[in-house]
Amino acid sequence: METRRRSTRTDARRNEERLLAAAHTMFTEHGTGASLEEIARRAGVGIGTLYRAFPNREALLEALVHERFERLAVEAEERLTEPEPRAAFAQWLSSFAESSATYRGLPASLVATMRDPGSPLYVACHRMHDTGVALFDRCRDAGTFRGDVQADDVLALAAAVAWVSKEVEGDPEMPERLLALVLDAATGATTAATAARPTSPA
Amino acid sequence: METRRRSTRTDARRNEERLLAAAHTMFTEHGTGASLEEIARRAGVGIGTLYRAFPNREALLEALVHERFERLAVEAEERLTEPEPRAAFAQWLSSFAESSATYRGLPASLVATMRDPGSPLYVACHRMHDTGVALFDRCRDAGTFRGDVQADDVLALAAAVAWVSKEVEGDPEMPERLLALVLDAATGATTAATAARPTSPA
DNA sequence: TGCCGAAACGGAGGGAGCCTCCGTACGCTC
DNA sequence: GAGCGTACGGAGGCTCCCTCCGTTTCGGCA
Repeated sequence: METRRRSTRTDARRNEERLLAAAHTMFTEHGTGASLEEIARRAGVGIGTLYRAFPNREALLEALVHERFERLAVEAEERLTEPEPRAAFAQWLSSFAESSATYRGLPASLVATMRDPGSPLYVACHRMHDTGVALFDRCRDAGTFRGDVQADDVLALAAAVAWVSKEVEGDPEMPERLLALVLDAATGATTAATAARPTSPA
Repeated sequence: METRRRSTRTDARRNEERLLAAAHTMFTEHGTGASLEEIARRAGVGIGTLYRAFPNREALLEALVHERFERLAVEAEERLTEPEPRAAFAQWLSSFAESSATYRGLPASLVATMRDPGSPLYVACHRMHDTGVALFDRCRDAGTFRGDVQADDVLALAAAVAWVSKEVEGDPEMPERLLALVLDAATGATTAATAARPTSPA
């Protein structure tokens, strides 16, 4: 195992870290459309430096979320062996929605990524997608889900939930509630939540 | 009834129409973020003219969709007397989602509008929202819907469906399918569609 | 330690978009 | 057909995107 080609200069590495930190802050505050010049400014770095490290906005975003989506794929694979298919899928879907809502604007990027093989996140996203679908199919095979619901539709709804939650803001429980609704729709039966408020008390 | 103050010059009116037409085309092609300068160019009008007629992008958008959302409120009110509460709500929700998806980017504007009393669409949106909720409550009172589902959650999901459909594009039936799923979730029971593909044939 | 080449830096600058301001043109009314 | 006032249009100031290239700095080697 040679450690040759370790040519990355220390200042370069330091700047990259600063850029990532600044980008995370800015994306969190202003969404994925935040000003890249402002990010460079906050990182105490010239704009040219930002563009050498990350050739475009997408690359920067990718550097920030790549690992997270890799983990999501791994999580899905692990959950494939859990005893309760529905719970396994439900929990994974919740992770998926949460990750998708990391930044305002991220759900849209993810949708675009799925259709663009040139995107740096393309592979990770598809791996995650495929394992998510496997998790879903397991539920359907077990008879937990309706037979007429498509996995992609449920994933699309989860992404949509991530979007609307981020867009509305100010209701931290909204994602859970909406996701529960989506899952109930896929199941074709109401779950625990239903008992809470009966249709009419009298 | 005096027709005084009809001072609007004919060239002004003509330009306004051209601007609206150009804006509709551009918003349709590029979403609500389309270049206003390009819109002025296509309308054969100076940028200053655009800004006098519509002080900002939101005003332009509002001029294009206002009537549509007014009609949505009226539609909801009319449907309040229909015999089948669920069908009435379902059909209205479908109209709502369709209108929300007029342009890419519109769902986000609508969500923002609901929170901004200064927005020109604020009143129309809230009227539409309130009548939509009334339509929903009628279903719940009739026992057609689960008691624990909030009207706002269902409306949020419909907006989310409009968003994801517009974002994904290339699947014209997606909105219907997702909306049907959302409605099933609210109902707490599967509908007609369920029979199509049984869980497992053997 | 000091030298030197490669690697990295940073910002000027061109292009596009947003929006304002104001000198000019033109439609309307009399 | 003259004059008033409405409406026009685009220059210009600002921000942002992204590229290009002269300058600086790191770090391996003597």
